[in-house]
Amino acid sequence: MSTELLERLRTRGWRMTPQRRTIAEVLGGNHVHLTAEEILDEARARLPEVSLTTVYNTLHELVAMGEVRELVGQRGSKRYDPNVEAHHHLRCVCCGRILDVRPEGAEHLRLPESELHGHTLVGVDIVFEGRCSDC
Amino acid sequence: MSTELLERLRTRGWRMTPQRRTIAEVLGGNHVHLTAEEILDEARARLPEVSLTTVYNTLHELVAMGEVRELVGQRGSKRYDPNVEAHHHLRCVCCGRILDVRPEGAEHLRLPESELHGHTLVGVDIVFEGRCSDC
DNA sequence: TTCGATGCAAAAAGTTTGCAGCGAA
DNA sequence: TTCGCTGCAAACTTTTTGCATCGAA
Repeated sequence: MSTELLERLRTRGWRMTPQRRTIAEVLGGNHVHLTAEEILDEARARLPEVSLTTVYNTLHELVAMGEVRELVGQRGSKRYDPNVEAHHHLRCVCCGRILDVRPEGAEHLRLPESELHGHTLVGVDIVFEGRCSDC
Repeated sequence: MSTELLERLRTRGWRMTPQRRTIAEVLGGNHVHLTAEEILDEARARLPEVSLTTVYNTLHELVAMGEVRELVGQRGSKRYDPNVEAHHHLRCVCCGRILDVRPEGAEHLRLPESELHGHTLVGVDIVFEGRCSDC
């Protein structure tokens, strides 16, 4: 089991406010893929004085820190996934629904130095594309 | 080299119109990740009577057919990538820019039957997450 | 001839921005 | 005390929808 999101953020010296803590708690306690709007709802249930702006600000920071993944959701909206380690995704090319999956052979995957183009690697997300039984 | 996009579409019995053919040609002739707007521009340069609506309609169909990949772009916009030969992506978690990369070990990757959840596999997109030198 | 594709205009959805005030460190 | 976080409202970008018409098969 990985360390709690909130704990990792404290360790990193991330500036803490009631809003940011609440948002991190919502993310950390959820293994589903939430939209910004859903995160706002959840967060407000615990702390009414949270705004959508702050949710977006916070998400952008967490994504840039590599603590949260940004996924293409069903429609235009993005979904956010805190469970960064050891799981990947299966997405229906038709309806866009996303499931978590655990592929085999992922440990052999690597990106050669020559393919890095000056980037610092933060993680990997393997996205299987399929068609669900409803589509 | 894989078969041309347009050719594959004909084989599949995809209904052909001047607009759809042009859009497919733009996609097929481009190994970059285009936004809907960019596709519209390119298509209009060849055939003025193409609308954004048709670009979206067509893209949605091609994605649902598994012929084109849908990627999260820099901002809210999505980018479209003709599903050519095995290549994958490296995305900056900070600015969202996407590069094509060729990872090693991808051939060992598989999704066990038990993880399919009734889906029919269409493809895989391996998305490496990193931070580019500008960020 | 028929049913699906097309384009327009309008609306919706989702995200970003500017700015003044507030509060964590 | 300071610098960064916050929230509101407005702007903006991107995508979707309704509907009448058109044309590929």
